[in-house]
Amino acid sequence: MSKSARSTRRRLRGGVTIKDVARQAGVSPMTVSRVVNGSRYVSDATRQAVQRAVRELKYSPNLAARNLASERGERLGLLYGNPSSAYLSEFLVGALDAAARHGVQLVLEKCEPTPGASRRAVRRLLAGAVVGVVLPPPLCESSVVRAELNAARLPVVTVAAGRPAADTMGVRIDDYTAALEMTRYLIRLGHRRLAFIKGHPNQSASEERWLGFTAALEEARLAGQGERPPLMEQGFFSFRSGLDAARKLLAAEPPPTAIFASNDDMAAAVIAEAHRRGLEVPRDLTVVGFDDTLIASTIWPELTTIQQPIARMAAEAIDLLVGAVRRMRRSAADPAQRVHRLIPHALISRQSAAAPRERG
Amino acid sequence: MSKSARSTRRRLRGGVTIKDVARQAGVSPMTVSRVVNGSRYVSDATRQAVQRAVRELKYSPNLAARNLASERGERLGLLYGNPSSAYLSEFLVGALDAAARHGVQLVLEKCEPTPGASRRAVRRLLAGAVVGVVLPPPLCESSVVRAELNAARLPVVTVAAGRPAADTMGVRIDDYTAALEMTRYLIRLGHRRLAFIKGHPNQSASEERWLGFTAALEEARLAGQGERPPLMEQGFFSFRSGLDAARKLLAAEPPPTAIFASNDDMAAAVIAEAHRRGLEVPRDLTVVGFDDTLIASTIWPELTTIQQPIARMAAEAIDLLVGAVRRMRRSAADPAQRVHRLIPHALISRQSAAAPRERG
DNA sequence: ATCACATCTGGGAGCGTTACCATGAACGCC
DNA sequence: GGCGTTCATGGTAACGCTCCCAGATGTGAT
Repeated sequence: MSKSARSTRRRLRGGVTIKDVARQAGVSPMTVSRVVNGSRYVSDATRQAVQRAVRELKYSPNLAARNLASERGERLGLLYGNPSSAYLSEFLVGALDAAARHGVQLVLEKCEPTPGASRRAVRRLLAGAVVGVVLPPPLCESSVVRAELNAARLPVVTVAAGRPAADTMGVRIDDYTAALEMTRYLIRLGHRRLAFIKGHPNQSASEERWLGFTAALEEARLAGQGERPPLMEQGFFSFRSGLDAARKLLAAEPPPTAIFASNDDMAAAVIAEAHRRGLEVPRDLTVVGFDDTLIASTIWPELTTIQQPIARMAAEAIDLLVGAVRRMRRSAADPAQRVHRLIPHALISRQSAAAPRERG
Repeated sequence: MSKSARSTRRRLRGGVTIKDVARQAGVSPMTVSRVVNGSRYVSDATRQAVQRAVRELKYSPNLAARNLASERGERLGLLYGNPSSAYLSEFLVGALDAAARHGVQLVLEKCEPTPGASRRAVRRLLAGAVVGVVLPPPLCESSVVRAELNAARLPVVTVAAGRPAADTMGVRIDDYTAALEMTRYLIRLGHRRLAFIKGHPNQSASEERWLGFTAALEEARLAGQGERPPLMEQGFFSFRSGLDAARKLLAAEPPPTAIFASNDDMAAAVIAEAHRRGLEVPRDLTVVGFDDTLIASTIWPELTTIQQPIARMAAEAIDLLVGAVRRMRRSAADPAQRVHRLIPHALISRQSAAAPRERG
């Protein structure tokens, strides 16, 4: 009686188990496991028999059981700040993909940029029993968050911080070089009077981009000729701040023929302001951005910009984190493994940049 | 020897198990499980003792074990189409949150809008052993995808389809009423000459919004007065199509004092085009959108628009799906449970709408 | 007192997989 | 020809939790 009740319970599951496959293929469950997990130490004949059985029965391994047995399936935290960041969507796609590959769970936590909120968000993650945390921008720069996480001895990966932090792992692009290349590109187009809109001052990527810009100017002997500094305005990565900066820059005499904004939102704002003043882009003004977020290809003309492979960076971050977690389990090592990965960027040429009409 | 090796393996896990808590609290593991899972049938005294032990040991249940034992932890698929949709980010946040709550895994699959690609994407999901699928727009309207999923007898939830489909569950807002309310709002502001930009013709939400718009006009006796149809242009939800539509609408004589675009991207395009013509928004032209996506609050002036609680809708979709999956396991029922949920929308008033300067 | 019933707790099996041996066969190598 | 080595496979015991029962106790109706 009790026996049959048990078997009823089992049969409720639609699932084909590893044992069913083993029986069908005439081998032991262990061998099936080896085949499924791609171990060597299985003869070709056996492997093929198992694979056929898998196909015939449409077997697919039970994730929970696998995680339990192999002590995987941990939770990783993703602490995100500014939800209006167009980063998030692509970031999540990459992160989820990598998480699924490793069989780990991803736990999101939103966090306002105040110290109190940061602390609380980290506590919530800890309560959620995460074993590692990914920090996309702008939280990757928050010393409060980082301190809190270090105190909990959790491995942390920052993404897209302009400069590597010593106490975390990191994935980023070379902001300096990217800005340098973009500026060179503008100069090669023939622009001589270039302007720059800086990004938010407390993100280190902003400074890197600015340095890349000035380096290219100096290289071309377009700056530092004694008299005046290059045309520059401080922005804060928001559309609104881009609008303000554009107004000032376009009022300069003579106005720049090209404006390099530190991100796409500000570049879009420059285009909006230019249109408002009756300027055609790129005929009368070249505008370029940085990041290649959604808005870059939404607006018209589409933005020439620097592409960060955000999804890939997110995936790499998860990879790094999983590696660190497994390593720590084996050897109780320090969470701060100074691993940093530099991901290649790309200059995406669209319609917002062209040669100036008259040499400026 | 073998014994100590085993215990070594166990101790590698940092984890506190349910047994540790049980010992500490002086009860059985079963009772701890009940407390943790919020069962009644636990006395208050016991409950508190257990809770204290949980806190002291920082116990957190092992997800994999829990999923295995309770036959949860299934994979749900999320098939997304247009990755440039600003929907995705918010959608994923809501979906992930709900997925974590139910302890299910979320598997993403991207899919181009061609029949072949759709078919392949569905196959990939099936190969990934998902037991249910969420379809955000625009895939929720794809008959190919729906047919393929129905053939696999998978429960499906569509999100934000304008009209409920008979063969799936659905979560949506009332597009018709939302458009009606927005139009009434414009009329109440004093606008008499209104124009509309339709959305993509093969999404049923587009038609619903258009119907809501015309209904409000008729209600106010601003349309159907015999002579001419209301000012309208066909758009395709893209910025570019909004630009084209705006050009035509603003060339009308007399031009409209308010333009209602079927989504935010097109509304943003209308603003861009208006600025280009030297029109101030909202002084010279009122522009409103629909969806309240990222761009609505990015641009300047910020858009008055209809807010869809996307994250909440995604979460509801996951809830529905999990419910259906569990139900099917118990009774092998039909996957097409005609459950449809209507989520409340909201009119978000920002800076892009105002009373017209002169009564139009 | 007896019985039905709800409340509370524990024992033991089982979820599906992989880790850790053990075993046997084949293959050199001195 | 014995002896290590690598390869190929299987048996068994976990992994940590929840489900299904079975008691145990209390409560009110008969």
